[in-house]
Amino acid sequence: MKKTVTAKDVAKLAGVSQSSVSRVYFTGAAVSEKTKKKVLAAAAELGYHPNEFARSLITNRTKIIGLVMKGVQNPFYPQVLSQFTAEFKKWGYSVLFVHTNNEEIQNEDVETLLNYNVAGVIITDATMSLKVAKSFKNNEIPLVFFNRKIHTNDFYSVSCNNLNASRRIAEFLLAKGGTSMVYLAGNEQTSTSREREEGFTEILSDHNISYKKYSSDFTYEGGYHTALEIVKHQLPSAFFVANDIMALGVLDALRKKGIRVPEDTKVVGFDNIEMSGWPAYQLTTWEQPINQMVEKTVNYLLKEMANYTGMARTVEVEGSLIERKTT
Amino acid sequence: MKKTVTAKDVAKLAGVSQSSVSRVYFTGAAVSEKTKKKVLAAAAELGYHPNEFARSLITNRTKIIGLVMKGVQNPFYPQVLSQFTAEFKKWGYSVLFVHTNNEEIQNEDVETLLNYNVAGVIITDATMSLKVAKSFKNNEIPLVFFNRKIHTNDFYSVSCNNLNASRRIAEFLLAKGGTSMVYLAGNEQTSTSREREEGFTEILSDHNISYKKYSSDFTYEGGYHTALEIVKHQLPSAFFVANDIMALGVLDALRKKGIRVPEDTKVVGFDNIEMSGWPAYQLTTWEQPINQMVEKTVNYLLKEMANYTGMARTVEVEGSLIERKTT
DNA sequence: CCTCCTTTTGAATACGTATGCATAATAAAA
DNA sequence: TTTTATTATGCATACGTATTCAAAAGGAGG
Repeated sequence: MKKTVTAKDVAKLAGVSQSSVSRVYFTGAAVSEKTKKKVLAAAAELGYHPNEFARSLITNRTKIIGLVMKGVQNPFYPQVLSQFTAEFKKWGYSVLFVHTNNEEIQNEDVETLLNYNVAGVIITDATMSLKVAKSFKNNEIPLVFFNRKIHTNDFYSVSCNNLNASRRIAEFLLAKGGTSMVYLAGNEQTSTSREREEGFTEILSDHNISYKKYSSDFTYEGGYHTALEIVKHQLPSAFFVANDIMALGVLDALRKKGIRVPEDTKVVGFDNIEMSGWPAYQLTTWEQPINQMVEKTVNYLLKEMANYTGMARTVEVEGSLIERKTT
Repeated sequence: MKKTVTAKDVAKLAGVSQSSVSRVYFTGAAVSEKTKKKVLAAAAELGYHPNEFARSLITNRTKIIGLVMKGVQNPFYPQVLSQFTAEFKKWGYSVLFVHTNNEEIQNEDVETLLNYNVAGVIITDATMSLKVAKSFKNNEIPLVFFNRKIHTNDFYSVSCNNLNASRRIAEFLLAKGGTSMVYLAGNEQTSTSREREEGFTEILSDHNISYKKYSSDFTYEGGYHTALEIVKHQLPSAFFVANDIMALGVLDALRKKGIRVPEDTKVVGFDNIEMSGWPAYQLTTWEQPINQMVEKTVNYLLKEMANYTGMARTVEVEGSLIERKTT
């Protein structure tokens, strides 16, 4: 019943060999204009499509990028997803989307990526055990940690310069005055959250500013409820919140409590997601230059996919402070 | 340099035939416990993973679902994406993510889906020419339009009962009183927007309520700016906005103009995205039961992938009104 | 027309796996 | 033990394509 049209069928109809059909679809192969025309006509008539699986089998390489993502609720990541997809499309690569609920990618998903022999892997919003990461290295599959780092230096990672950014945020808040500050962490296991804390506290302790840390989970709900808890005890002169979506929760909590921003306290987020610019929030935040981050990631992967070296590096892009109405 | 470990390698190390190795990884095949153990041990030692491409080549079926999506900015869709991914994972299927910028899926992307011989396709937030849709039918690839319909009845589509929902919204707003209403359309080309308009106006005209339609594009920005335009001329007693993300824009525009909601006018959205429940908005809206919609889609696809019939149907789920503070 | 060089083509093979078939091993029955 | 039924295994082949190699076709120059 299933009538899969193969190159052989096209060859027969076009009166050429299967090899010639193959050459028509393989960019860079030598075919005369005449046979090309014949083949394409026959292919169109039969509705032929070269089978990517057979191709990959013989070339031993695929055109699939595995993209691992967790926090689809944070608008930052869908944006990352669509940019990667668009960028890779230009190079003929498709994206296999892997969604993980846990912070660490599951074995099941790792199996999938290896079974599909993906050409490259991007881990955005999750982590990966060292053992698993090495299994990709063994298979010479290039791997990038996007917006996360891993404990060793053996892997390529691309992220914002969180340390520098959080230092500048601290300095910015100091200049606005105030004596007590709060850092609202995301998931404390993540490098992202820890680095942002580190830069922030470094500057504060230089200036003897009282500072307290609270922990949450990078979600709106988390930001909202933690902020309610915080203001029960004290109202700091400013909040630095580990990402925007939490910061929006903080703003809503403050509003609910009748606390005015920026008069009574100030709030700074991180990411510059679209919503932080909405009139209802007008959040001061740090812009992560997604374009640059995506570009660096794609360039590295393309290079490694063409010629695997396993080169490791920690790439950081700078970004900039977006000053709005919450400071 | 690339050392791809094959079933043959494992067979040699384990002292069995390649067939036996294959049978270990093929669920349902008969292998003795003894050889299974030997094979798994050898596989672990060598780091073997069955090549999904070779598998697909011989079985003539893949475990890949093509998911086509456009509006990644609307939080409704990332949620849909992650639910589909999670659900299909349970059945061993992976998701190939296809992002399109245009309302209609591009030929390039169609080629990709056909080249990968995907087991099934879901079109969420985009459309597809009849010709292209038929080419999937020719290849016996089941296809679902999710939250969109197509002009003919030859395809399976799953969506919310927009007609009924918008009728009930109209009735709800009528009951709240008011004499003039506005429908703020999304992209007017979409069945979604048109149906929501149809049900809404049907009830209004039954009650001789003055009504005006404005058009936008399903985005926050669109909702914001269109609302500013609207209130320049008149302030309707209520807005029915074709989706939540636009409705949030409308609310922010009204707030900017100092128009109180629900006192001066009322606003109803559609989707019940997470943000519509946030304190800053508290938007009354229609909940689309994503769970049900995903479930119906997955069930249909699984059935068709096991045994293709090409059955067409238009499935609609009901959903319910979520009453919050904007009405 | 012939020679020499370049380009195009076809035949054959390989990629890594699943599967029909025949055979070997095991278990059950007698 | 022998016979029969059942299960497990290996051999060989096929899936649809890219690619090597040799042969054919085409072009340039005389």
